Amino acid sequence: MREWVMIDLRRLLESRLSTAFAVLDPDADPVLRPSDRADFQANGALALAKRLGRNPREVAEEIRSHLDLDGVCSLVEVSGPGFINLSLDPSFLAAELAAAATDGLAVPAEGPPLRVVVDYSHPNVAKEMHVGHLRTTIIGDALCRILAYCGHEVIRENHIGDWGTPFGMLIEHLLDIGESEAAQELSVGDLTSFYRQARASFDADEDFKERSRRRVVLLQSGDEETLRLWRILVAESVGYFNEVYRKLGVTLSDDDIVGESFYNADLPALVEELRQKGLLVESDGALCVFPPGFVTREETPLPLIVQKSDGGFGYAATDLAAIRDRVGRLKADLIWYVVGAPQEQHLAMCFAVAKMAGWLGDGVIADHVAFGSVLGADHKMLKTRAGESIKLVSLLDEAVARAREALDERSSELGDEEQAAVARAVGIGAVKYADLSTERTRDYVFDWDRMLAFEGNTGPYLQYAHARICSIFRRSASARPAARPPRLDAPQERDLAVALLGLPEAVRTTVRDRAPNRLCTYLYELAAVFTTFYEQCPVLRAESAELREDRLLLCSLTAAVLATGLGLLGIEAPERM
RNA sequence: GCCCCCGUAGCUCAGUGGAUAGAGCGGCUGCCUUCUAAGCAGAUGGUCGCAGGUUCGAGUCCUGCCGGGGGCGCCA
Repeated sequence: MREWVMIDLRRLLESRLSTAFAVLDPDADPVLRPSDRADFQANGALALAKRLGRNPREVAEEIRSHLDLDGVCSLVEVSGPGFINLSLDPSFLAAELAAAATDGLAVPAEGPPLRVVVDYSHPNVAKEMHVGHLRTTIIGDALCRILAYCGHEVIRENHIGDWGTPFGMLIEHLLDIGESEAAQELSVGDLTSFYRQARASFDADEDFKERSRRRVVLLQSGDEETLRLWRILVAESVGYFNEVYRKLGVTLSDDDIVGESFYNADLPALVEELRQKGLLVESDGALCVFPPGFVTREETPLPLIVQKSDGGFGYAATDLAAIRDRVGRLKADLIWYVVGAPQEQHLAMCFAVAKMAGWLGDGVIADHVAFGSVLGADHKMLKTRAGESIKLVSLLDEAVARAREALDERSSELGDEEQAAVARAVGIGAVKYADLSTERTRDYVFDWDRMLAFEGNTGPYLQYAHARICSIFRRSASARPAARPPRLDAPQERDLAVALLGLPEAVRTTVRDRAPNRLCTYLYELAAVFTTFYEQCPVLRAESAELREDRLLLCSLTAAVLATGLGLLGIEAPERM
C-alpha cells in the first residue's frame, strides 16, 4: 500500500463522531453532511433522541461532551433542534495542505484493492461510431482511470461486435466492391455508407440475401477464405476505432479488444456445462435458460436463449461466456458493464443465469453501470438505423474547430502548433465534460451548443482556472510556494483549503456511486472557490513575502488537484489557453 | 397489458431523510491603466409532475395516478 495518502476529512470526522455516538448507542449513524452553517454538520442526534425518547438538544450536547476532535475542529456547537455543527481548525487544515504539497495527492482506498474488469465502448465492426458511443466510452474510460488511481487493478475490455449474422452481408458487400476499395472505405471511416449499401443490397436483392446466408454458414464453419475477408473488415474497423480513440484521448488500445468472436470456441462447452448443471431447457427448438422472475408480455417465463433453433449462438451466449472468462481466467473480483440502460433486462438475465451456473457469487460481483440514452430533438433515441445519428468524429472535429476559433479571437501569443494542441484539449475537454457531468442514468437531448459550450460549468472553465494558475508561476521565476503550513486568515483562503482537501471524498463517492458527475461537481466547485480567491486575494502582489508564499502554496495545490482531477476524467489541463 | 428509468427556475442540469431547494445558460445591473473577462459581484427567477402515506423532519422513502423514454424468445 501507499506510504502516504491525503486525509479524507469526511471519514475522519465520521469515525470520531461514531465513537461519541456509540456511548449512547453502538449502532447510531452520525449522519454527517456538508453544512452551510459550518464546514460539516452531524444530524444523527435527532433520530437517536427519538429512539431513546429523549430531548434532542440534550442528546446532542451529551454526544458533544464525548467528542474528541482536538486538533481537528476549532468549534463544535449544538444548533437548532439538535444539529452538531463542526468547524475545522485552520491550523489542522494548513498542516494537511502542507503535507499534501510535499507528499502528493494520493487518496486512500476504500477497502482492499480489487481486480476490476471494465467492459466499455464496444463499437460494432463496420458500423460508424456515433454520439451514442460517447457515453460508454467516456464514462468507462474515466472510471478506469479513477479505479486505478485508488489502487485497484483495472482490466479494460472492449467487447467489440465482430461476429454474428450481419457479417454474411458485410463480407458479400466487400466482395462486390472489391477488397482494396472496401479497405479504403473502411479505413477512412466511411462506415455508414458501407453498412448501408450492404443493408440495401440485402433488402433489395434476393440473390445477395442468399449469398449472405451462405456466407454466414461459411464464416461459422471456419472457412479460411471467409475468415480472411472477415479479418479485413475487423482490422480496418479497429484501425478506424483507434483513430477515434486517439482524437478522443481514450486509454483503450488493441490489447483491450476482446470481441464477441473471442468466445466462439468456448460456446459449445458453455452450453454443455449449462446442460450438465440441469439449467438448459429446449423451447421451440432453442436451448434456453429460464431465470426466475423474468416474464414475457404474456406473463410466461422469459428465456435467455443460449443457442438458437438453427444451432447458431446469439449474444446471450457470448455474454455468458464473457462472464465465465472474466471470473475464471481473469480472476475478476468485480465486473462493471458500462452499457446503456435499455439493456438492463438482458444483463440482469445474464447475471442471474451466471449465478445459477455458479460463475458469479463467492464474492465476485457484476454490475450494470447503466447510462441514459442520447435523444434527438424529437426526444427519441438517436439511432444509426434511423439515419439521424451524428458521427462521433463530426462532433469531435466541430468541437476542436470551435475551440480554435475561440482561441484565435483571443489573439494569443501561442505558436500555431501549441494553439492547435490547446484547441484540441479545450474542444475535446468540453465534449467529455458535458457528457461526464450529467447524471449517468439520465437521458439527455443532444444539443450542439450545450456539448460545445466553453463558459459556465464546463470543461474549459476548469481548464481556464488551471491555466490562470500556471500563468502566475510563469510570470514570476522567483515564485516559490511556502514549505510550511500556510496561514489561512482570509475567508477565501480558508474556503479554498477546505475545498482542496475534499479530493479524497470526491474520488471515494465517485467510485462508490460509479458516478463521474460527482467528481465533475467537486472540481467545478473547487474551481469556483479558487476563482473567488483569485479575484480577491492578490498572489504575486500580496502585502508580504510570507503571504505571497502561502498563497502560492494554495495556487500550486489547486493546480495540482485540478490537473489530477481532470486527468481522472480523461481531460487535459493545458498550461495556457 | 406487465416491468425498468426519468419528471426540480424560461432552457440545460446538480442535489448521499435534515435548517432558507442550488449551479450554469438566456434576460437585467455593475466590474478589464491591477496575477488570463473562457472571468467576477449583484438582483431576478420554484405549488421540486399530481394526490395520498411513512417520519420529529420528504425534492429524496412507500402507494396510486399523469406525462416522456425504453424493454418485454431466437437482432446486438
